[in-house]
Amino acid sequence: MILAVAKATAQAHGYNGLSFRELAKTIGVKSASIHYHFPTKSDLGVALARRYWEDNKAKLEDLWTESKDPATCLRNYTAIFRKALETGNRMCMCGFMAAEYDDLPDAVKIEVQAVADINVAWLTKVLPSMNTPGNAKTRKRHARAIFAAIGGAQLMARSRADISLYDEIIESYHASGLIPC
Amino acid sequence: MILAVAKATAQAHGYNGLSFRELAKTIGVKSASIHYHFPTKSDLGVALARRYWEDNKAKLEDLWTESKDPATCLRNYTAIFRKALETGNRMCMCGFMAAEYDDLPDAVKIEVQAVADINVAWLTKVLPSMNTPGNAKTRKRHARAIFAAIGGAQLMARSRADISLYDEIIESYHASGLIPC
DNA sequence: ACCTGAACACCGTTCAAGT
DNA sequence: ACCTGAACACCGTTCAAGT
Repeated sequence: MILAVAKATAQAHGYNGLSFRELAKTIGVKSASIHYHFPTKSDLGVALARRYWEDNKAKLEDLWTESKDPATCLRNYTAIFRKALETGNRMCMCGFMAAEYDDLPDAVKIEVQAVADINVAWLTKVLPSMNTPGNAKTRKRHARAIFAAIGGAQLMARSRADISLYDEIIESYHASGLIPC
Repeated sequence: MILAVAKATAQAHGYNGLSFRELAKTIGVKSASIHYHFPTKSDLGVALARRYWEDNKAKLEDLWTESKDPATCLRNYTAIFRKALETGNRMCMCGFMAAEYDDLPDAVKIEVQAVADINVAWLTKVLPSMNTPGNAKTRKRHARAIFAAIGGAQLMARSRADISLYDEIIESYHASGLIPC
């Protein structure tokens, strides 16, 4: 229950926006009780980020089993980031991770980096079945570029609270060839 | 002096990472004195963001007068974002803006959005001299896509504190055609 | 096993009081 | 005109004390 409430807050307000007192109030308990389950904020952050990438990983595996057509996969993929914006203008954890980089405990950093790793690995798996030339290394580079660009699109759309901006930028990525059709 | 110290802190820790007490300590004064010059944190944030986009605008105008060759302009442009990473792993203000969106006072949001507007306008100006097809509207879309993608690259590189990651992603943008050569 | 109240050093903010 | 000390309600954290 703590993790469920904390996840929603973190995706909307970031790590610094997470407050033990606020969390406790929402659940109907005292802040000291939260500390019983998660001794420090770092512990909470680690558990949170881990659950986040576990969910994310499962979701990506679903997409892959659902359809192995690369074009469909990529469309469904960008839709995941869109969904976060739809649901209360939320963001991928990697975005906060970067913004609050200096404030994050090392243990939290590691877990949030796992999110990026999983996404890049999945994209690398999806890409080769397309007309992507080159070896495994250039494919991974391409996958990283796509992930970074989609993150940037989500970031920009969120900062304007304008989801149509996200759609437009993604279409530009397709048109320019960054995201193959 | 307050703005100079605050700018460095904000680019590294974000808006939430800005502390009146910490700021005062660095300058050698009490936190209440900072409030004399900037009554609220919102006032400080507005002044900070305004100075940021003013500097940014001047820098972009320099690039344009220096060389009107689009390829040179774009290379120099991506170098600006690289420079921030080099200098203490800092980030463009737009990144924090998005991450801390819900926490920002409206007045601050407006000033930080001006940063994005200036960058997109500049890119739109630089692009048409290339082999970019289409009308003004598609050029602006392309400019937005480039800005969002570069922001994403900066974000990802910062979250790993790995500047070579930034270089690789930018090269991928060039290779895929998102950033025309 | 789980929760609580009270304390601590932090935060932005306010304000009367100093020079 | 500029600075300060003290107060307020917030924050994460700790701990002795409760059931």
